[in-house]
Amino acid sequence: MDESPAIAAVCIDQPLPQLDRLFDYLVPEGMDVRPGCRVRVRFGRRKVAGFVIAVKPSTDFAGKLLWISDLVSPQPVVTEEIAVLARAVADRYAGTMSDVLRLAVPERRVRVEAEAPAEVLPVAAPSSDHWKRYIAGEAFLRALHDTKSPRAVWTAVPGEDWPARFAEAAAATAAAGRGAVLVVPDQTDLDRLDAALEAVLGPDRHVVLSAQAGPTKRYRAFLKAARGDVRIVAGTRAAAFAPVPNLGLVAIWDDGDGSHVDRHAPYPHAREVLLTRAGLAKAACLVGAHARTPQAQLLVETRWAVSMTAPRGEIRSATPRIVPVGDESDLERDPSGGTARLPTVAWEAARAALAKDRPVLVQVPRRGYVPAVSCQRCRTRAACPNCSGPLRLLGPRRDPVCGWCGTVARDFRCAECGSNRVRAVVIGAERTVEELAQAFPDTPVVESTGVNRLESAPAGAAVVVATPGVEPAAAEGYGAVLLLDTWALLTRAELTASEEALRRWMNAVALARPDGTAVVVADGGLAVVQALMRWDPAWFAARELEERTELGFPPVMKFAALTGPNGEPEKLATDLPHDLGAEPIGPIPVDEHTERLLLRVRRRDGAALAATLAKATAERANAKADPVRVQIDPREIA
DNA sequence: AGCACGCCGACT
DNA sequence: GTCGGCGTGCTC
Repeated sequence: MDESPAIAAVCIDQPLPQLDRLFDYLVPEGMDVRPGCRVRVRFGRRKVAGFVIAVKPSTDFAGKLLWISDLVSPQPVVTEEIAVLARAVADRYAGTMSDVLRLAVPERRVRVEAEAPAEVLPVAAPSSDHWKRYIAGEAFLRALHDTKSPRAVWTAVPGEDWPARFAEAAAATAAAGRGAVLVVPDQTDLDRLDAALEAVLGPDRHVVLSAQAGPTKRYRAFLKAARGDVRIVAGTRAAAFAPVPNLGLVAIWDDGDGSHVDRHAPYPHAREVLLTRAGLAKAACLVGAHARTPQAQLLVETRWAVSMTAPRGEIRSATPRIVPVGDESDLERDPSGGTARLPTVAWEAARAALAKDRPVLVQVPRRGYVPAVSCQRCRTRAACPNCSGPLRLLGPRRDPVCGWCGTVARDFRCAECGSNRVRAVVIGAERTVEELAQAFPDTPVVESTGVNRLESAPAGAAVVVATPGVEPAAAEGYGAVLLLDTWALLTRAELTASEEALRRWMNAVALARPDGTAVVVADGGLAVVQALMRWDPAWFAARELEERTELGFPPVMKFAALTGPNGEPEKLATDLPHDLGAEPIGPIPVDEHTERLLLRVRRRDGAALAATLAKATAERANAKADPVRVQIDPREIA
């Protein structure tokens, strides 16, 4: 009889790049160590936590193995699929597997593990009727049900009940015995998706995975997925790693939303995690949104996925009338149209909707009262006399207040011309509410911004002033949607300014009734406004992608940002192998001691760049060199 | 990260 | 003779 103990390959919970590999340990006789479970092991002098990634009969390690110190729990929490995924995501982002697993596996809650597993409930095949509006939509659902793995970039028409469509896709997948992972940007979208899943699947067929619910509920949902008690997981970005057995479908809604980027190292984007996962697990993939990102468009153009859109006629009948209005002189407009805040066309659209007892949505880019002011006379930005921060107004006839240090600038003097008067640069949601309340005295005017987000629009005639991303849905749709101060979105310096503007506008206009009106206060000659008017985000994304390709920007070119003490990022860059062809851009100073250098390579060299940077980082850490932080797909250029 | 090993200057 | 500087390398 063979008495030799089993060997466990353990991923140590340590973020150090030079320790980003598996370490073998002996499994003590009788210890119930399974792949994916949590253990504690001696590592160097200390005892550390780790995940057992594999259990095997032998080791390649020539030295003397230590025994696993403790089995934390026999409950497997890292499935083989997730282990492979975590490794792939770490490699893609030049990060460590343990960092990725920290995102993927929620904190343990002992009592939750003791709960009895539930019975897996069957899921009936859903109706695919609503998918018929889209070219190849029904075929997509049928393919899911036939356990094939179709991949689609889906452009939803305005008013589309996308949570229901996601639920149907998940149901078609689960009815065929496979699992689905659905990722949405935020809790509000998740609540909607949760309700749609409940309606389509029936109770207890899915779980919701988000940090919002708190660690106990989160771990319970996670374990239900890991144990196969449910086949369908819906959640926010970290749910992209949900351990669903026999994965058949991954789906992401509105992949352009910045919330999909994790804020912990190595900062993976949920879309990239899911695409990687779909590739590894040979699962189907659905990238859905009203708008379309250049990254999604690239999936279409490389034929990795098909473009799933509605026919023109279907789009026309679902889309409100969209009218552009040139933004001539926003703050000095003739107020005879009702309000200085609204151009006449916008005001009339609002009035017509209210007359029909329908709500009106007004999107403004900034919250607050007057979030930025400048000198009345010379228009120089008004800066805090104390810290040079931006001054803002918190209410009518109030002194300017600094947005950074809170200093009240009671005796404001322009640094350039000495004038003591200020004028608004941007008008915030709060002041917009104030002005519209005067313009529509018999109508409730409410605000939905940031933390004070409104769950749903009031029924009947009402004006809702909202900032992008927190527009409440209206039961029957808005009679009018007004997009104000669009210049504030369009003049941002970010590479993604137009794309982001279109995404925000489309998400707002999608809340309008098909017989309603949307007014965009912007130059109708701009491509981004044209894309909105024609409801053709694919056209705009293709254009955007082409432009970025010409300029050598992402996603066709791959970027990494190196941040570290002056000189070090450059040193690291020059030490890279020349055949990688990494082109340095910069460096630019971050502060007195720190600089940031961008590296650019061809897309197909992205993996090699990440691998090389990970190796270089590990070597530097070993040599105790000053740390240089590496970030793949940095936000400032993504 | 910690912590060992290791090879050269000034101290009990 | 030896205490200790921190360079180099390893951690199953």
